[in-house]
Amino acid sequence: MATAFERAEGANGRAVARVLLDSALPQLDHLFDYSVPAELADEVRVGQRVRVPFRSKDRKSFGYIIEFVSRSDFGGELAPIADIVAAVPQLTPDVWRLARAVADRAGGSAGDILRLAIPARQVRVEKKHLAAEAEAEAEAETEAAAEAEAETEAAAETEAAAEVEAAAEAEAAADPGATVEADGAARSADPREQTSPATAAASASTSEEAIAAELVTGARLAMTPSHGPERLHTGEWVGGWAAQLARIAISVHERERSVILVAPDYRDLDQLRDALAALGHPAAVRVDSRQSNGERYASFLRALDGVPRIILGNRSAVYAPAHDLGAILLWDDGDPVLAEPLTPYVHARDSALVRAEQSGAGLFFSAHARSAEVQRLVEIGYVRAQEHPPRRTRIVHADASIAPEAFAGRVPEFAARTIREGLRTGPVLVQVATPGYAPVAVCGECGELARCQACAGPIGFRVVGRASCRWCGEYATHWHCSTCDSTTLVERGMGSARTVEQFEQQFSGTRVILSDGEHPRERVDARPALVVATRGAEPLAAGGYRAVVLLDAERLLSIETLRAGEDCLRWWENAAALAAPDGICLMASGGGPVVQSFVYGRSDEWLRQELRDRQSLRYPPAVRVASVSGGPDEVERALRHLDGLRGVDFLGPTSIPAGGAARTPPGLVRAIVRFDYGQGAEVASRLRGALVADAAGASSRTRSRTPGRARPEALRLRFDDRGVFDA
DNA sequence: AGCACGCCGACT
DNA sequence: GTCGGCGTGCTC
Repeated sequence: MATAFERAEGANGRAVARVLLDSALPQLDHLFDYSVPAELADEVRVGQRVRVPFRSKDRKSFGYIIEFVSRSDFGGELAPIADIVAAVPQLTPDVWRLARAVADRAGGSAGDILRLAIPARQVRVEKKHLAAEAEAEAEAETEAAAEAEAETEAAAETEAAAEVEAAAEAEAAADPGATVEADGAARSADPREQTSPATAAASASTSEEAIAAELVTGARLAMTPSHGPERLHTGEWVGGWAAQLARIAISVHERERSVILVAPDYRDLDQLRDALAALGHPAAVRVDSRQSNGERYASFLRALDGVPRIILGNRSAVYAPAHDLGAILLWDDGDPVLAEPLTPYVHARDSALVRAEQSGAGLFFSAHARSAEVQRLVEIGYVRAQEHPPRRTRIVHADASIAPEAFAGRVPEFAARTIREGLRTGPVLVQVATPGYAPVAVCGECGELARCQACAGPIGFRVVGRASCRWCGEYATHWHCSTCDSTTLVERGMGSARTVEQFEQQFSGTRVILSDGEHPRERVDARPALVVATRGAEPLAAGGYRAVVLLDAERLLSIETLRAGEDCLRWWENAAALAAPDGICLMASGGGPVVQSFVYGRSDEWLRQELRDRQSLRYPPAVRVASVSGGPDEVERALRHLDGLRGVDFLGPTSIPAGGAARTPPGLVRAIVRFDYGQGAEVASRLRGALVADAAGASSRTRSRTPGRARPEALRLRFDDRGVFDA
């Protein structure tokens, strides 16, 4: 097997290297030409990290070699590459092409994407990896030689093997940490090891093999996995979705193709890891934010080997240097954690779409609740949705307002009966809206959510008995309801900690387990217990929950975001999926179209209607959006760049309130640009042009006013931010 | 970001 | 004539 260095393209006599510099400056986001000095001519490779002179002769900047050309279009004299930082070419042509396209689409710099794609180099880790690679190669050669000369002296073989072993031992003695690392890398570097007998035996069901077969031809599919957990042959329990994705991933991998498997958080990743391991795939490469930098770089180097791999990770795994990518599998793409919080804020779903398109790899969206974005892709025929609905937990609805019953404690009596019934044989899950004790205020007369008079934020009871705004802190001393004019505030719903206390009274003698964002619990056993969890933090129960009770529906739905309905469906479906096959899911309150669609399993119809509504209102994802913010002059200049474009309109500019969590300085404005998908490239490139012009013209203006500090009125772009319409 | 270049007003 | 202010634009 050739090393990454050997596979990467060299200069081959071409005198000019084109380099992408590390820089946050938008005006530097293009390739710069450098000459290749004679002493480096044999060493340089496409994708290598290099140091080059920049700005002045003795100032150096870092960058990546993107390509070699025979001559430059640059008018001036080329400076020579100063050093090669690492011989290993870290940037593969695939990943470069992806970073460029993704950045262009989002009005950002390719360098910003590369920061997500390539972990910081660690020399120690790299040395270990290269040593292991060399050792594996030597071993392979030894074996090959031994096979070829099987007829001749048998003793020679033994001797050669002993030599290799002795060398390995000497090395391990020199660096104790190397043994584990080298062993792991060497094993997984050998493709024959990847298809272990266990893999074949426990391999995919025929439908999953059929999915894999389609994916490697570039199919794009959206599927809803069956509800319920699945027992692995190791005895461990994982969500059925995780077992299914693992089988598909393995089946793609058996076709000698790489797979990228992306999940929102580490709890999901752990389930996928367990499922892969149980199916004979412990060697999957994992990249996630919980790893140390060394671990991330080690994983990165393994992905870089010229061998098909299963790469498992969170959102940045979509940028992994996969060899011969066969499919990208995305779990629960509606989870907001898949949206990258760093500029240019690209959602993993979008990067995956671009990557699949560029590479011809398959794309697989799996989720218990489909996102509006995937729904759109299905409706335009870009993604094919599964036809047959899978097995779903039995769901019943007990709306307290339809059949009012006395609240004995935290839950209506009907729900309490369901809980007691379930507790006789196993664990019961209760999903609540918020952690801690924080209840929210509603009007005592009409039940409408109370809003702050100052900023329209929700009113809570952070200080016991004193209602104040959750956003601005203003006390609600002179509050009156905007709907019915009443002045009485009452608490509605309550957090998980408070619920636990109440349950301990209401169901005395029962084990009560709390799992919330701060103290998440991954798993609970099959013994009876009342598990109280905030949405998204529900533990997996061995064998599944006897009952899943969903509280606080009206409170979750009263979250005023564009995607409240979608989010609720996702939270509820994911919780319902944790029930045992013969368990039950109880929607304990609430009403209206979202609750109805969930209870009757018609969320696809609701989603279709939702998307139609957004189409007529020009809301995402029916159209794309970009927010343009900065000083009033800067924003106005930027919007002028969009003059004359069809299918583009904008809201605002409106002033951004100063202060807040982001400590926004006063005087800034924001406009929201809406545009059809077909105009995306043009809008992005024009707004990017405005950004470059602003940054270029700015340096002088800045210096004269506030030297050194970042210019607050600088133009800022953010594409496809679903939060822009939320309060 | 920093640094060079250049165009216009004040100087030996 | 020439020095140097700072606004403008480039950085291979």
